[in-house]
Amino acid sequence: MAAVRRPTVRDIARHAGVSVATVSRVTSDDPRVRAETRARVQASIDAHGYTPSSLGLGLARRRHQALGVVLPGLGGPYFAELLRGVESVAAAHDTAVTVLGAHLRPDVAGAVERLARRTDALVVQAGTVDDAVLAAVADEVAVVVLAGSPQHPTTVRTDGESACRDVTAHLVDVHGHRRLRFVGLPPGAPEPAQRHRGFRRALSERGLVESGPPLSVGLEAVDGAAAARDLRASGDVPDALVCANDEIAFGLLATLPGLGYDVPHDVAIVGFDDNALAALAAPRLTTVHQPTAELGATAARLALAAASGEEEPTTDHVLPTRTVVRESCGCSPAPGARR
Amino acid sequence: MAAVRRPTVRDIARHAGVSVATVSRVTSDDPRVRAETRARVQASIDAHGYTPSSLGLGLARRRHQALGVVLPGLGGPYFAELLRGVESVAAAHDTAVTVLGAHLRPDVAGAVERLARRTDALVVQAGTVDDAVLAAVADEVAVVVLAGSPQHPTTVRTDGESACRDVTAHLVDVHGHRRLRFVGLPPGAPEPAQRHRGFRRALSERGLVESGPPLSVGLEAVDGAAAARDLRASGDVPDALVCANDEIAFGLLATLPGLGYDVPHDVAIVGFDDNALAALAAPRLTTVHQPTAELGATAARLALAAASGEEEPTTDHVLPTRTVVRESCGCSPAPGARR
DNA sequence: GTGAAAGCGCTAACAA
DNA sequence: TTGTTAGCGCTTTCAC
Repeated sequence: MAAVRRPTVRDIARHAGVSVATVSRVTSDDPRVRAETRARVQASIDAHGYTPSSLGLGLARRRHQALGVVLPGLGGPYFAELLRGVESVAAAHDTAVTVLGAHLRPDVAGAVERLARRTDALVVQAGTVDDAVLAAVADEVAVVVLAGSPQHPTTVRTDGESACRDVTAHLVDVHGHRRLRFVGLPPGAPEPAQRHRGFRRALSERGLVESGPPLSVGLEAVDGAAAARDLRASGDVPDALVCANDEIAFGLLATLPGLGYDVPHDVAIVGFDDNALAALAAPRLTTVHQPTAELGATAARLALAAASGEEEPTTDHVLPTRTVVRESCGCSPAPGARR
Repeated sequence: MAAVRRPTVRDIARHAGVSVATVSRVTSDDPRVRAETRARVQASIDAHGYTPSSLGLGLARRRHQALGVVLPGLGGPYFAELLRGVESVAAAHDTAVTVLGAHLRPDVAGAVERLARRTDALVVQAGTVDDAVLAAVADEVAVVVLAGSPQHPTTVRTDGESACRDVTAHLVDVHGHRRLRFVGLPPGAPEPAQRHRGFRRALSERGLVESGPPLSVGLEAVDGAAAARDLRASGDVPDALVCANDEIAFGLLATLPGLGYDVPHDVAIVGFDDNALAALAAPRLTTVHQPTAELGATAARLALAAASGEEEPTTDHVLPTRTVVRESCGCSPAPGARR
């Protein structure tokens, strides 16, 4: 802990025999300083190990040099990957990343408001915070909503509905499944809802309806495992299960065989996200690839741009997805696929 | 983005007909304000939607109200869980959490130094930052090292060596395995190294040696998958594999069957961490349970305490672990274990 | 090219 | 109980 007081501009100024203004010019790379003076100042800076206080600097410049990220939880491969994307662009902008796990907080609204007050921009996962709070906060900081809907000003997302429509279509058209169910639909989360819509659209386009309500409300592997048990208990296992994300699919994949159901023979399974484990599962998971880190990076980029006044018009950025066919849907291993 | 200037103490003071000091007293819950005055000030505060600037406040109080967390990457269940622990404590202290993914950064040392300058305390995963940097930074902020070794002042960890010694012993003593290998030993990471030591200790105590060098250097599921392929290629699959963490074990679990090796019949596998998927894998993973969130929470608690001057003596906090026997080691399902 | 001085928004002695 | 007044550490006009 700090025993010695950190040197300030004034210390350096005195030591170098210049004014604080000059020191400030040196630390902020202002060109109008004579090379000789600059060298002398720099020497003092080095000698004292001086670095500007972020608080003083922030106050004077009215800038926090920080980006806030609000996610439901901090767990799971999806959000980790998202955060990675955010971090990479933040690092490039010399900006700190401050995180907030919304689902861990008793008072999300308050926490977000406080976060807004110590950052220049916010990247918020849709469904974690009331839109009213978001709106209130939006005139203090730039806000970019991940997976947001049209009512949000700036959004970054993928088209989960079409993507999920496509994998579902694969299940019906290629494998001839007729009895399909959706797994994972937590209330208030827009992305699973979107995917569920795509699922139903694919079915109705083919004259089918979902053969039962969505199973399970969570988005984690344990929820998939629970869904598997419920299914067995109900005695009614459908032809195929379309999951809101890969983790749920892993839970199913890990549990169904022990319950006596072979995947994909007895029941086909598809996921969503294409996380690192998808290609490792047994059978390998057919899923929708999302550019997860890209989503985070794009959001961060937009947020930071908006924060530095590049007041761009309201925009909706849709990143591309792609169906990745492996074996959990019933397809045979592609020739050359490593196992 | 901010169109209107945010109100300041002075605005509120003027509007409420009091001095800035009184406003400050109200916002910081100072008791020496008459109830009546307080009410009037509070009314102005509410009317203007005033909230103290964190920058001004921080500068005056010389406190950031922020905690920095340095982890290798932000990915994976382990670090997510750790972060969850940190967040919960930080939230209780009304403190923001600023994260840094060390392995994503080209200039870790610089990044950590900058982070130190905008936080009151740092929780650092051992092996992510040079000890020299840590030492340099330690007289600016409180530093707590996760999984650190004795040369660090304050550390929070589990006894990975003993824990790994114990699971390894189980494999040898209960299942009679003699040819065992360790998987996952990235250079510079102290925890896997510790576990590897425990592994070797268990063996040597029983007159055995590891039947080959540690496999794979990564700590992720893909690394386990790669290790499985290497093993097959070498044609020499041992009796049992002891993994540095659960993720590696999942990679093995997912890949070995496809290669023609049954787990645990042909090869036993044990992991480390006991993450959420461990009880879901097929077969369920025998592993060492770590109180991961607790580790983060404890570290955060210590860091914050140190930051608020409770200059406690150098301490080494060791949290308990426990071997969780499931079926991947070859044991039969415990009666009553849900599958 | 350099310096003096006025803030940025807040807290904390000290006085009253 | 309340107000006055220095700062906290930095940037940034505006003179020189």
